[in-house]
Amino acid sequence: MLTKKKKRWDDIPGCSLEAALNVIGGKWKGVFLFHLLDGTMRFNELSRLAQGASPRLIVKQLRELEEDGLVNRKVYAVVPPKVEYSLTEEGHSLHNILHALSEWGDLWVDNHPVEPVTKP
Amino acid sequence: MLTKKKKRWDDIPGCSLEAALNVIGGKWKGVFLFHLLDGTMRFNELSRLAQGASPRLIVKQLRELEEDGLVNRKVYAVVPPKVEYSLTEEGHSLHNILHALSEWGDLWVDNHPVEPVTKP
DNA sequence: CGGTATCCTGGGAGATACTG
DNA sequence: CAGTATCTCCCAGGATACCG
Repeated sequence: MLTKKKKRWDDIPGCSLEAALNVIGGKWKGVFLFHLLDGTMRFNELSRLAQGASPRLIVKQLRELEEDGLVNRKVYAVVPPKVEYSLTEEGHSLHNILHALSEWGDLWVDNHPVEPVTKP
Repeated sequence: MLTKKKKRWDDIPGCSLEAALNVIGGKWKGVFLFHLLDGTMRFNELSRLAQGASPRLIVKQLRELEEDGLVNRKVYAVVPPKVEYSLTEEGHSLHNILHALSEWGDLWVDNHPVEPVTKP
């Protein structure tokens, strides 16, 4: 039997905001969740969203989202293999937050242009 | 003269959501921002929020928030020293998001009780 | 009081190769 | 197609000590 790993936010007792950020704050989790709002996606589609990320990381992020109850993983017993990812109801409950974050980030990026690295 | 560091989200072009998460996603940033919504706080007060964190980290998080335009740092030329942190307007624009995250996290934590580590 | 200055470590993430 | 399996590197974050 499996020995359950401690949750990643165990050491932040009582802080629900930190818990939320830990759940959605992984490198690509926000992106995945956001795009999954529009419907199910396959592994390769998600990979394309995470340009340059190795499969290892993509799998890890998806597995954590699954463990945390935000994402469903449905495996079809066909060949070639087919796996579909979709949001659980809990995942969909992030809809407003994800859109708010996206809009806020949009404004923020506009107001904070990336300055070209100044020559010494 | 200073050579500007590349922004931490330089390698995630076009993704405003990731930008947002990078800005508010530091270890204690969410907590600091959330509590600063209620008014200015001094360094020591913020330290107390981040139980167990070393000053080095607290300073770093605050400096990054400052750099990112979310937090003001006001130094009073008195003795003993007094420094007050407060939110900029941009920081306050996170009000709804921070509260939404906090509430969502609250629910999530309720639905995902930390299971005691199962004995092998 | 509000920080610096050092030193150090864990694990998050990258790169590459292989497989059912 | 949808992943494992290794190996490695880097740096966010921790620990401790000291300072104006």
